[in-house]
Amino acid sequence: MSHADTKTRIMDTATQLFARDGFHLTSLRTLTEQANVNLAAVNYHFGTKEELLQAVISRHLLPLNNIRQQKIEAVLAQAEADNKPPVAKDLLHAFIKPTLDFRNSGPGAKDFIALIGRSLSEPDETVRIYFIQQILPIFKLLFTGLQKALPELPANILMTRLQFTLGTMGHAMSSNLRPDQMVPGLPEMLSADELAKELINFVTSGLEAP
Amino acid sequence: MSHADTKTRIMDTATQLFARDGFHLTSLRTLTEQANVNLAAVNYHFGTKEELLQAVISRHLLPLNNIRQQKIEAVLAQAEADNKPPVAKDLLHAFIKPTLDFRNSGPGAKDFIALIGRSLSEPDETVRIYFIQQILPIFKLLFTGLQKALPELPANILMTRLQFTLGTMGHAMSSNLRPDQMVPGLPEMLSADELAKELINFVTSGLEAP
DNA sequence: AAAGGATTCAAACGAGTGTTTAAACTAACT
DNA sequence: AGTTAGTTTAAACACTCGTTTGAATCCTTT
Repeated sequence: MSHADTKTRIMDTATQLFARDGFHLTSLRTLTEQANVNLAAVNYHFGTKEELLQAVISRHLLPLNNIRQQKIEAVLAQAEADNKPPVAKDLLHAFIKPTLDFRNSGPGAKDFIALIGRSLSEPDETVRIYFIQQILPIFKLLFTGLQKALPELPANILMTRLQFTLGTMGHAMSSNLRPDQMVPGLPEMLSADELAKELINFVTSGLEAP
Repeated sequence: MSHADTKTRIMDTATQLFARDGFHLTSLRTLTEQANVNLAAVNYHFGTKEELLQAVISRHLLPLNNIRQQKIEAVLAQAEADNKPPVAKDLLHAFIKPTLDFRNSGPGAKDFIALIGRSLSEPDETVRIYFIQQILPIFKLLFTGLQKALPELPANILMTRLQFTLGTMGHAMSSNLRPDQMVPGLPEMLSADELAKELINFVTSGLEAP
């Protein structure tokens, strides 16, 4: 087991356990045991447990945010070229779809997206602030874009609805590994593909509400 | 300080700290110190920390759910009397409004609603399952009511959108004590009163999306 | 005023936490 | 083959956690 293998195995296991049990409820002893590495390996390779979390988040969130930024800017550039305001649904699609696409790129990706979804509502500042700090530029870009798409909507109402949107996204992305929400007598939820379409529909309608 | 005073002071402080920091990140030493009671008082009056959590949730959630149930059943009964299907927005209003009304009934109530909002996305089963167990009957009632209101919507799509609705509510109710979401250059969110109207608007439009 | 049950208190218990240490091991390069 | 840098390992450290204990205190009832 080489250097990279150990680091990768730690990060993969950390993604899975942080998503399922949360950051603080995951002990380094449980984590390193499941990853088949020595207890001290986390501190050796990452410094502290918190730095491991930051590494886990950054590994996939940075490229994901780059894709989101490109897609949003593409929508805005196209609207500018057409001399028309951008369409809200296109902007939301550019913001949401890359996340759901990444989620379908593998089982580890699913864990990561669940972790990201949970980060928004994380009580501990350690997790939440680090996540918000990374997504803030994209959020601002999306906000100003939506202001052009919905110029008649007051800024603070748009802001509120955008917060609702984030809450909906976070809940949808993190609620996949919850067996306790499948209740007898109630229908199951949709598949991952249908979920993407429904999520975008839902928040678009919400944002454009009268 | 009598028996009831100690129990109440523990529950009030627990509500505040569980909402702000989460269940597991709140230590009994911090809690009892802030409540000005002895460390052993929690175990004496409630048995365990987990039973304290259940007492804190039940104290306000049971009456709140009773109100919700009455309001939803009133909407359904009125629709039946008029020989018309119920209106989705009325059902959502009956489900959401009591929560936001209770939130405005005092500072402790605000903490409690934040705790409830966070319960949905709690990683730990201890918190989440106990909360879901209490809200499930109301959820089922709301679901069957909405099926009558939106008969053309497939059951699993309605279920998905209802999950989105819960995610939006939980996020909106728990994001009030987050200073880190106020960002320079972005407008602040709405006041509590306006928030209620916007939340109902948002999820109604989302549920009725084409 | 005395008795007795309820409550509060300081102290300790055992288990679990993240982190550090120093020795053992591995692999590559001179 | 020997040296060196990088990595793994077992053990220990210092600390916090929820809970328990038994004595001290309070309050009500007789």
